[in-house]
Amino acid sequence: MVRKKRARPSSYSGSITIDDVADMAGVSTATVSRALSSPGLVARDTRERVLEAVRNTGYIPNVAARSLRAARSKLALVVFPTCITPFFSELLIGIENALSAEGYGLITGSLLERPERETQLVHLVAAKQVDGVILLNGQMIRSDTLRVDQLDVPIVAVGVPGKSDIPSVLIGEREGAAAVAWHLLELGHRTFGYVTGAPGYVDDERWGGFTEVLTEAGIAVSEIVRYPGDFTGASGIGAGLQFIESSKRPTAVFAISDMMAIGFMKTLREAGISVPADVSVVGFDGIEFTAFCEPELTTIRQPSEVMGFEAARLLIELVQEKTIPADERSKTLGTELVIRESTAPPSR
Amino acid sequence: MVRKKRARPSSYSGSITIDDVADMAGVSTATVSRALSSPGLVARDTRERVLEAVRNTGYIPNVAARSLRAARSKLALVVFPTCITPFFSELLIGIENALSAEGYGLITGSLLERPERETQLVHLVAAKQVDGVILLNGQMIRSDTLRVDQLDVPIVAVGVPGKSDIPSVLIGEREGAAAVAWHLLELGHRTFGYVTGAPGYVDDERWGGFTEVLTEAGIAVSEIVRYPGDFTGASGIGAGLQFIESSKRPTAVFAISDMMAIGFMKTLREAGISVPADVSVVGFDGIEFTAFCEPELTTIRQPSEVMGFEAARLLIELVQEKTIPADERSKTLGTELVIRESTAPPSR
DNA sequence: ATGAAAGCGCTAACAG
DNA sequence: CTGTTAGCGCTTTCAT
Repeated sequence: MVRKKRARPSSYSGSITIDDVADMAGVSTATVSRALSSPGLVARDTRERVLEAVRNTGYIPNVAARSLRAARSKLALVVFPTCITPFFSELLIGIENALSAEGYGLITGSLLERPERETQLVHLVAAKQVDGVILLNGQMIRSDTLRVDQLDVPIVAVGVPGKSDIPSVLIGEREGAAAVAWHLLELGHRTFGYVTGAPGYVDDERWGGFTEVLTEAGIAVSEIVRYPGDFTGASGIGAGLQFIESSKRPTAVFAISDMMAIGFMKTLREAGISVPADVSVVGFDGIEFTAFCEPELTTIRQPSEVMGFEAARLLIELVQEKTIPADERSKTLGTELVIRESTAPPSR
Repeated sequence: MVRKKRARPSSYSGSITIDDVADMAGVSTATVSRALSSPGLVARDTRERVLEAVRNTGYIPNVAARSLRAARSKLALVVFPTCITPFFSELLIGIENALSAEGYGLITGSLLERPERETQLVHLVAAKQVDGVILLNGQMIRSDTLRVDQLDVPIVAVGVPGKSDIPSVLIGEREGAAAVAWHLLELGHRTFGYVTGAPGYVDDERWGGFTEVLTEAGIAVSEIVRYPGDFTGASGIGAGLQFIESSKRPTAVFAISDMMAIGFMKTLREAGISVPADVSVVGFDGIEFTAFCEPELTTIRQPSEVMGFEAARLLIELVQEKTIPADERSKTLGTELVIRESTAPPSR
């Protein structure tokens, strides 16, 4: 089959290749390629002729060919946890902002409680379909034979503290949780509850920061009532139920996610227990809805969009120059205690 | 440079190609390719030998090469609206479920209020980087020279009713809004408010279904108080402010998104106006928060995850066999009126 | 049922 | 500064 020599600007349909542009501009394909990728290497007027031809033909480089040849796809994979809360949507916005500014695309993947998804996602990486990975979930993804952190692709984790040496964007988890403890202590609380997250590093850190301050204030850790949770609103409701059924009721409860705090408050409200009059509640994350619920939730705000943005920036640096000084391979951002209506001095 | 002839299973690092597998299995690359893509064309034992070699080498096909050759990427683009509400996260889950089940990956893109993003996204399509597009935003994306709906790539729109002939997954917008009207009428309401969405088809349809029923019930459309909104919680607060400041206060208000309804209720609550005692409020979408706010919101639930799933299924069919009977190119799903605490008979 | 060979569209040496 | 050339890794006729 003979390829047409002149492109038809009227249609975008794929058949316009670099050859067409080269023909029209009267240069070689190499020059076209250079004019597009490394403008500095091409003479001014040649470049303009090429650009003109690009415009006339409606040429758009074929990404597959470029990826194959250049061995990079300009695509990043973002792995979500099973449960996608609004917090992650906000992260995503920051990520996309940074990525798209540098011409990178964004493949998303979540595990969706289907184990084979893990393998699929790792294969995406192994197949060189993506240049880098942003991990939003604590549970490291792995599959039978492949582990994502063993692939030679840059990885950035977000909000997963711990001893891992993966470049990360973190927040001051301990400091945030400590601020909650101080705030509650200042209000005069002496008995505390804590709604846990699904087991993992975040929970450890927040628990650590929370208890450390309380311990210093003379509160016995064993006296803190722990309600099991998994970050979801539903688990917050469960925690609320436990609170109600138990005779041991702390006057202040710290739920380490906003959704849990909101579910918790809802259960208490229905049981006729007033927040903050009877019990103070604090969340963690700072999602939009905390300003809309009743009462408005006191919480620790994470700079979610910034976190996403920084993570993507870090990844791009990693992709481009594989050598980042060890001390710059992680960033820790601060959090902010947002005091609203759900906390008050204890009534007794 | 000489390519290594034997692959090293101990590393995933890219260099294992189809040649390595062919060598190890003692067959040609063509056979390996067939054994993997069209198993039927290869003799049983040959195939097994190939599979064995694949396992031993840890071979993973290079997607770029495959895309280039096969002229398809097994990637779909999902375009989000500027404002990502939890409703869209739910859609995304359904989409990813359907896509990943068929081995398709998922590129996401949103406009992010930056006009040049439009061009970027359209280029993604034009560059053949994706096999299909799912449009979650009403505002058709277009750029100076390219329009996404003119590219020869299958497109599916979700929740964008109207005369467009783009294959779509829709919900019964009119019926849903009509159900709201019936519900309110049945409760005895005779004065109504309506919080609009950003201008577009959804608003037209919902307004149409809502007013049609009210008109039949003898309510003059001109008597319905319209509060401008844009789907966000913030705009719901604005609507609430307008409600409060006006002397003309309907006893029932229909906000066409849950976030607006929630913001609206919050404003009233702060002004000491009780929902539903003083005014009934109904939302639309059925996001998770509606069950957590105070009072729990009466709303129209859209089957978001199913919508996403169906949209992706439709897209896959479109991608695979480009001929779908016209009457199967769109699906309309039903909605459900969820009656909760925010609606009650008017007090007067 | 299998192999040989020809590219898909692009980039990067290497010359000139 | 620009052109020639040689593939990137895979699929797919066309033979056998």
